Amino acid sequence: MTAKIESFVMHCGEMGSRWGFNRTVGQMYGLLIIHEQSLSAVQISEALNISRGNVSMGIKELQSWRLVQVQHKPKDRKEYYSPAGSIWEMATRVFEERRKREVDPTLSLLRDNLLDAPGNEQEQYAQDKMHEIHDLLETITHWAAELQSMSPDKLNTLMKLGASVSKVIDMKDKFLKNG
Amino acid sequence: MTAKIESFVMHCGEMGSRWGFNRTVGQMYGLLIIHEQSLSAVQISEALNISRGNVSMGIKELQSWRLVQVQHKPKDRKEYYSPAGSIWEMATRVFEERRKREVDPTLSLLRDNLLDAPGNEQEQYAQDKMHEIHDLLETITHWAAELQSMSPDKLNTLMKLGASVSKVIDMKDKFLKNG
DNA sequence: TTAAACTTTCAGAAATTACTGAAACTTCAG
DNA sequence: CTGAAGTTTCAGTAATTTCTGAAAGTTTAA
Repeated sequence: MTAKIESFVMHCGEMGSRWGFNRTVGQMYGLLIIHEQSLSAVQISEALNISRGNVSMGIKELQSWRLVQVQHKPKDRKEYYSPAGSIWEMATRVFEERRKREVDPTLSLLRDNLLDAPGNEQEQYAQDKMHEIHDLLETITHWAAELQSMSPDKLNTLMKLGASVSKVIDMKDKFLKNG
Repeated sequence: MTAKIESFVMHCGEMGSRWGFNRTVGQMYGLLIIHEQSLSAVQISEALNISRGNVSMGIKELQSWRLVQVQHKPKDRKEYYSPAGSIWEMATRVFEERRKREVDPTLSLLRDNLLDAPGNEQEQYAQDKMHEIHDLLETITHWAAELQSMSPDKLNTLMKLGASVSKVIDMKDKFLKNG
């Protein structure tokens, strides 16, 4: 590993826990991304100086995020790993998985709590707040899904046109009035 | 604390680490959000059964996220805490702080690495990937900023009109052609 | 000044999370 | 079958993170 590549891989490790996994899982994913060829478990464990067992667990974790692919080479019984999908797909998958882990459980709890009537004033206030949070999370979730369904090209084009979302919406208003 | 309120507070605790802080900080914030009156440090420590010192550290953490406010009551030397801003502001602050912690350091590392020329083919491939990631993160960052600058009302109205982002963009195209 | 009422800090303990390495398991060619 | 070449599991250990509580620090009223 050259210094530049190593700095990237190590950075992925440090950021790992902030992105939702742990250090070695972050390193593993970083390594798979910047390495052109797919890698075997032993190669990964040697490159990162971690145990074979840890690699196995890490791969499992990355698979649960739908971020790695397994490949087989002819005449070779080993499994080779590479990132699943494009960079854009990787981003949408991380988003989606994080939504599942960070938002969905909360939405479900809020829905449950909103079902039965508040018992007193304190609970009324609490429910009002929960309602606000619930509605906001739903809105954000929907918007995220919309953006994810667009190609990065479309997003980029739009950005480069200098069209902020607000401007587009204003245009829409204009269009609806004029047309 | 009624059962309903407690379930919310405990949930915030469980989710805390997924949202970027730890259990007690999550509980503290949950408590402040659903509690109408602002609370003193001692009240928080009693409500959550945690030490006074831990409350102090937790408040500091929440302040670093710009999520709590300090108040003073007349004839009372204690500090009283309450959530800073509306639910929408709370969401944008969490987003923004997470961006600072989760994305900005990576963007900066990528920029640094992209400055000098690749030394060999392997590094060329790595740099191409880094470039892709860099551009994507920038696009996402910009979009997030755009959405954050909108009021939740505006977002909601748009959602309820059934206008998906794609549709809006199509409208924009139409508008540009027709008008 | 003083001291009461409060807040912050931080060393060490407790709790949690991650990692290792050896054993168990799986697969497949011969 | 057998055993070689691989993968997975998991108990125990290591590392990290969080929490406590006592001591130090701050503020203010008198």
